[in-house]
Amino acid sequence: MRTSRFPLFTSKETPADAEIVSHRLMLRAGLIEKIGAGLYTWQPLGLRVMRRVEQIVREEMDGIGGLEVLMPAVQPAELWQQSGRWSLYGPELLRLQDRHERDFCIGPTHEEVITDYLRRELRSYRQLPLTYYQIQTKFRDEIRPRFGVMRAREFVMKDAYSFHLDQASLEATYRDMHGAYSRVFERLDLRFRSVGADSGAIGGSVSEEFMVLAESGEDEIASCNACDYAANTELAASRPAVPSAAGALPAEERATPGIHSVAEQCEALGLSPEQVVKSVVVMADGAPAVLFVAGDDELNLVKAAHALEAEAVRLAEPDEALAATGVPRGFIGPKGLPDGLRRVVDHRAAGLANFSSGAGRADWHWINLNWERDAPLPETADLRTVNAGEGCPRCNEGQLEIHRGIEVGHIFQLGTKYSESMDARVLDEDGDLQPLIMGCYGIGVSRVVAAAIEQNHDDRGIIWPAPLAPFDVAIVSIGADRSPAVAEAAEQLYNELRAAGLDPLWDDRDARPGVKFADMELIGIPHRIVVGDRGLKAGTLEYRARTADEAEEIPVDQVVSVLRGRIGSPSSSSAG
RNA sequence: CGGGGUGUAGCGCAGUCUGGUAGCGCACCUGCAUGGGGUGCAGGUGGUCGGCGGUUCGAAUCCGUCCACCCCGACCA
Repeated sequence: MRTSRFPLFTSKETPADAEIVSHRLMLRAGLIEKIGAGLYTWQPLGLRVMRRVEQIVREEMDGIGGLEVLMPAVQPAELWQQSGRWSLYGPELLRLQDRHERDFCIGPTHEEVITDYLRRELRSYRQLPLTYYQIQTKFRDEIRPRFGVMRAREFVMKDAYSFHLDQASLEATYRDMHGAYSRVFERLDLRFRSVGADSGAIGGSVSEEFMVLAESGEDEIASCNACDYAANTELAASRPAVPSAAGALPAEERATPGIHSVAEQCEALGLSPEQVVKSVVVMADGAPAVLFVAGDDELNLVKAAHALEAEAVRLAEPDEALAATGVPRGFIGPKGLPDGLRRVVDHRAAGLANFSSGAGRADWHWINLNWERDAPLPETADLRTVNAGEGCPRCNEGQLEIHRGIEVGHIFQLGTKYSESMDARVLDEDGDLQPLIMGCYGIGVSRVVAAAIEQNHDDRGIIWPAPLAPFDVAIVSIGADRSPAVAEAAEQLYNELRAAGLDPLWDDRDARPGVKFADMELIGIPHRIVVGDRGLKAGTLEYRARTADEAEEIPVDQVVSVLRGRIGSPSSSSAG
């Protein structure tokens, strides 16, 4: 391709509302163009990159026997009503009506459609197992789209679904899928980890996320520095703390007018936060519950949802908390709560002795409380978010490290959630009707492009890992309009590179050299050949890798073979 | 949804407080020079000042309303 026929639409200006580097660079390099909140046009340059991601994903899906399909973006409400998600899915689900006032949604995911497909078409258990996948545009009406295509409303996703007669078959495909995902991200040259994850709104039990490691990531992952334990901090556990062995002291009630926060409580009573049990009122599927965690711990709402066996848990509003407990916020504690109010205590908070907490009436706190002696110990559960440096829950040797990551893939063992609610069943070999056992597996294709930039850039722009690059090599001709020798040499190189099976971008614009260099670096082409009079006189062309500090002179007749070697070799493709 | 902020040329912004009919940089076009790291000089093109309504002799500016976009929202439990 020649830049004279492939406008780059790059920009020197840094867009005002782009907060993270991938967003800025995608706009500046002319990969995407915003047309509304969370809505982007993929320009030709950006689409080339996304297509390369898609191709690798497609090859790996095909490689484990996946069958590509394409399902409709617009889905009838009826299917979602059958699965129960029409009412469970919140405002993220974009709903609309057609001219007949029938309800539809724009698919944020396709479990319902694929399950409907299989229940219609599947004839016999002998056809199982089956895996289908598609690469398609999804829509989720995010509360706050941000970070460009990283959290867009409309985005491209590869979603796959597998169907099985038994759990063992599901687990085999799940392992295959884990392998395929690992190969995808390895081939993309990304640093990533797979981590244990919460299943969230999709449902099911076992799930793992694939996280591209990046400081700008919206997720936190905890991983062990000694073994291979890794999990999203939404559900990561740590080695239990040793319960306090301190002898019980006499409980005392202290006046604490106007004291609300743990910090204020500690200062007023001369305590440190780990001597405090804080009491959090939450609403679990609309029903109040009180949760107790140590003063220096953070309540983890995902864990709370598991402990309370609720679909959704949120913090109670002040009026809800007051209505549920009869106690003003800040003074709630294990004593003085209404009977029948659900309560759960975190393991660590349950192990505290002589702790302080709200007195259950305004302006008073207790100190030296002990479970059982002063208040019955509620059911215990893991409710806290782990911190860096805590012991690994698996190996008893390592310590947890906390990293940030960008979720680019998520695989789930769904089980029968959709097949049972949607009545997708098949006769087994004994003639018994069995619900299909399902798995589902997603890759955020458009997000991968942004994640790759987060990991591979410098102050000049993008540095594409070779497998993602929109072009393999940039040819920069200098002064071609004044030097027939340059024009001829550039044209010849361009043709030879194409004949060699490479995809070159020839910057044949009549522009200053600096402009061309800056653009080629901004858009991140991994290799660059400069064709100029200076080198031609010496019979050489200048070669420079995007990651290299220095250029090197290569004899004209060796350039093609040198490039073929470097573009093909792993060492030249691992950028940054 | 709550709080805050911003809408002025393709992009980034000033002008708004104190009303008088719109400006700067980049980009773009033309000419000349330059020609291996975003070049220089000169001359140009381009704006319903987010929409609607109001106040006023006069509104980008004041008032009302609507819209769009951006940022922040448990850890007072």
